Amino acid sequence: MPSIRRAPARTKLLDAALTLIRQKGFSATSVDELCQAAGVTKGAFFHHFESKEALGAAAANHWSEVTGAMFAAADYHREADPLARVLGYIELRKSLLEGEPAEFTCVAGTMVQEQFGASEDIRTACRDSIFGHAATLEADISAAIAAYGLSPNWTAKSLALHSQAVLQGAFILAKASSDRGVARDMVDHLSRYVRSLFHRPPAQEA
Amino acid sequence: MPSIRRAPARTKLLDAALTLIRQKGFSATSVDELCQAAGVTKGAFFHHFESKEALGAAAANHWSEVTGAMFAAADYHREADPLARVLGYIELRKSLLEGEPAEFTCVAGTMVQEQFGASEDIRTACRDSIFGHAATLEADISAAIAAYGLSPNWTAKSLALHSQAVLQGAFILAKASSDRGVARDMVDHLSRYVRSLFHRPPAQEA
DNA sequence: GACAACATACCAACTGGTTGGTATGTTTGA
DNA sequence: TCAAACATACCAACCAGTTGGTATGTTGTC
Repeated sequence: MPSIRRAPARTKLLDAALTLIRQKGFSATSVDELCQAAGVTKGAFFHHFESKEALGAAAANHWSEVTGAMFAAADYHREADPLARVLGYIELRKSLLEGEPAEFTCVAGTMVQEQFGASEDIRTACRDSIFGHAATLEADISAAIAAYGLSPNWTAKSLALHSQAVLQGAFILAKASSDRGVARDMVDHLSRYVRSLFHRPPAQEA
Repeated sequence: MPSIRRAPARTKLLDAALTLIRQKGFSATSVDELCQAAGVTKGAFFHHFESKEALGAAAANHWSEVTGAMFAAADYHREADPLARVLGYIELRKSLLEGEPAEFTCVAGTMVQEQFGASEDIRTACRDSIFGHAATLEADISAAIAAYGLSPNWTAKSLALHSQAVLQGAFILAKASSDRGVARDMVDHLSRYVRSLFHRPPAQEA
C-alpha cells in the first residue's frame, strides 16, 4: 500500500495511461510518453510496474474503479421503478457523449480491441471491466422483468451486455465519423428497444 | 491497376495486412512482419506504399472491396420482401460469427479504434468502409418502411448505422470474453429490435 | 529512545534490439 | 531499351527494459 500524500507516481502513471490510451491506443503509447505525461521517470515506472503490459492491466483495473465509483454515485439508482433505473442509466450514458471521442470513449473497449491476442492479463482485466459494469445493470433488468411480469426468451444478462455492445459500437462510429451525434442516435435506438421489450413505447411513437 | 497474374506484391501485402491488423492491430504490426507474411521484401513495400500509414488506408479500402463483393453476392438480396432482406442480412452476419475473433471481426472497426486520432487518411478510409457498408443496408430499410406503411421517428440511415454499432460492439465483447456466443446473443437482440420496429415479433415471443 | 537493518520510492544514464524509412542495386516484361 | 517491379543493404531514431545509485521511511532490538 503506497503512502497517500502527494499523489504517488503509480497513481499519476495510471491516470496518464487512461488519457493516453484513449487518445492513441495502447501500442502507440510509449513508456517514455507515459512517464512524461505523468511527470515521473522511467525508473519510477518500472519500480511500480514490471512491464508495459502490467501497466496496461493495472490501467484497466484503475478504469473499473474510477468509472465504477462514478456510476455508483449516479442519480438513476434512486428511481423506485427498476425499468426507470435501466432507462435512466441509458439516458446518463447518452448525456456523457460530450466533447471529443477521446474524452467519452471506453478505455477497456479500446485496449481489448487491440490487445486481446497479445496479452491475457490485459484481456481479462478489460473483460472484467466491461462485464463487471454490465452486471450492475443486469440486476436492475432482472428486477424490471419481475416487476413487469415478463417471461422473456432473452436473459437479463444478455440485454445488459447488449447495452454495452451498442455503446462500444457507438464509440467506434463516433471515432470513425468524428461526430458524436451518430453515437447519440445509437443510444436512442437502444432506449427504444428496451422500452419495446417492456411494452412501454413512448407516446409519440408510430 | 497492377497486373493480375502471379499475385503482385501489392495485393499480397494488402491481404497480409487484413490478417495481421485483425490479429494484432495496426500499430503493433510492423512493416517487417507485413513483408514476411506477404513473402516480399521491404523494397517492394515502399515501392507500392509511400508509408506504413498509406498502407493502412489502402488496406481499409481493400477491405471495403473484399467485403463489398462478398455481401453483394449474398443470397438475402433475392428476398422479395425488403424487411426479409434486412432480417436476412442480420442472419447472415450472425452466421459469419465462426472461428476465432481475428477471423470474423472488422478490419475497419479495429483500425479506426486505434488510429482515429493519428491519421486522417486511415480514419476516413475506415469511415467510408463502415458507413458505405451501412448505406447498402439503408436502401432495404427504406424500402421496408415504405412497404410496411411506417412513419417512424427514426431514420433508415440511423437504423442501418445502429446495426453496424451492434456488430462492432459484439466484436469487442467477443474479443474481451473469447466467446463468440456472446456476439451471437447481441445479433439476436438486434434482430428482435428490427422485427419489433416493423411490428413483426416472432411467434414464440412473450 | 537510539541505532542498525531493511524496505520503499524514485532517478539519470545506458543498452541491445526494433522501428519506419532510404539508397542503391538487379530483374522482368513489353 | 526502358520503366516498372522488385531485392539488398543499410541507417538514425526510438523502443521497452536494466543498471547502479540516492533519499526517505519503517521496523526490530537492546
